[in-house]
Amino acid sequence: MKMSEGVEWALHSCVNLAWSGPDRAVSAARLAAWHDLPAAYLNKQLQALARAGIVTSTPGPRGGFRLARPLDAISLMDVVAAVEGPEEAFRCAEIRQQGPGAGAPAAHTADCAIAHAMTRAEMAWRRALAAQNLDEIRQQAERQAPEAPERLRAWLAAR
Amino acid sequence: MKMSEGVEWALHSCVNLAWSGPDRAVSAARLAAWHDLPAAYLNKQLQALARAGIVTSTPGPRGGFRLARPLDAISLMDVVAAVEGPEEAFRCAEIRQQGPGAGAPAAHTADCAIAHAMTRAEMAWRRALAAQNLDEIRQQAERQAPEAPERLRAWLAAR
DNA sequence: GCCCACGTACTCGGATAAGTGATGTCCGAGTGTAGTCGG
DNA sequence: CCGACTACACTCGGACATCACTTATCCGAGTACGTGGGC
Repeated sequence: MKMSEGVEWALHSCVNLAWSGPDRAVSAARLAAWHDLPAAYLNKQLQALARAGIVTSTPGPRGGFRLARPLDAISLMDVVAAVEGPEEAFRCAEIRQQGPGAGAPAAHTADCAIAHAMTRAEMAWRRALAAQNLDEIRQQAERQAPEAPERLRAWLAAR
Repeated sequence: MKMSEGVEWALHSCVNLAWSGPDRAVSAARLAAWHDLPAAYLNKQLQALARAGIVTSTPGPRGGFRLARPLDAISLMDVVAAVEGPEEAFRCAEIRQQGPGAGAPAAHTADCAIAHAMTRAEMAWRRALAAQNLDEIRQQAERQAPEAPERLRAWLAAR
């Protein structure tokens, strides 16, 4: 079980967009170059964020992406769901209904105990993701590297 | 992000092994046939459980697998870790250290804020998995289908 | 009748192929800008 | 000099390859049982 790298890219990009400021849109190519990522593929992830309403996109020159709402209104869960899709990691295939082990049909109206337990754990994960918003991430990143926002703005302005 | 189907198979197999009783070993082929699964591939998952010390394997005729310890001493986390591997789903690639965005090396001694947040959520998931043991699963399954254990034992005895 | 050696059938275990989704790349539609031409 | 038109460059957006990992399969090493022969 491996989470897509696009999640990490998308999260960093959101913070970078916040540092860039709401006035100017930043193109996928700029965001990708900042961390030396494949631009076209990062664009794919940003499109997913746009579909989820996390960022807005504007075409044409001076276009690009910008945040659709403040960082503190974007949770980790929002970004993960946008990039990874809304499906659960564990998908019950109902194998208990297959083969000689398939019991009476009445027993299958109730949820599979295993699926229920796995879903419960996954909900804990989702709640933990939803409880953290990107502004907290930004604040911690700025404590570690206070000069980062200004460096990004200067780099963007220089091109 | 998708969890391997082997997890579901392994969990069902553990409960089935418990129902079969500790006296007799059950071969991978029998366990697979019970739910109409590919035998050789289920065998692979059972080998992973054996490496993790969850089940023991005995070769030769009348051989097979049996539980290495009681169900209430096996957590969901044990099985998931055995089948999926111990790695986290989110793996920080440290993209902040790449490209023009790479800050001063000193900033990299601290954990990436994003990785830290993602790990925190994943720990909640792992704790929720570790808090549930397979005996609880078995009890719930027996409430839904009380005849299931006896049906399995009869089916195993008939061959 | 009892014991031992042998062959057989069955098991796990790991090495070896397909299928599917993530990863990466490319080109087209659309848009804002700047330059240019005409009034 | 001012305004409108035109061409261009830059952007997103989705369609098209490539790769890794999951899924699936196969065969070999090892073991217990049953059988046959010898004592």
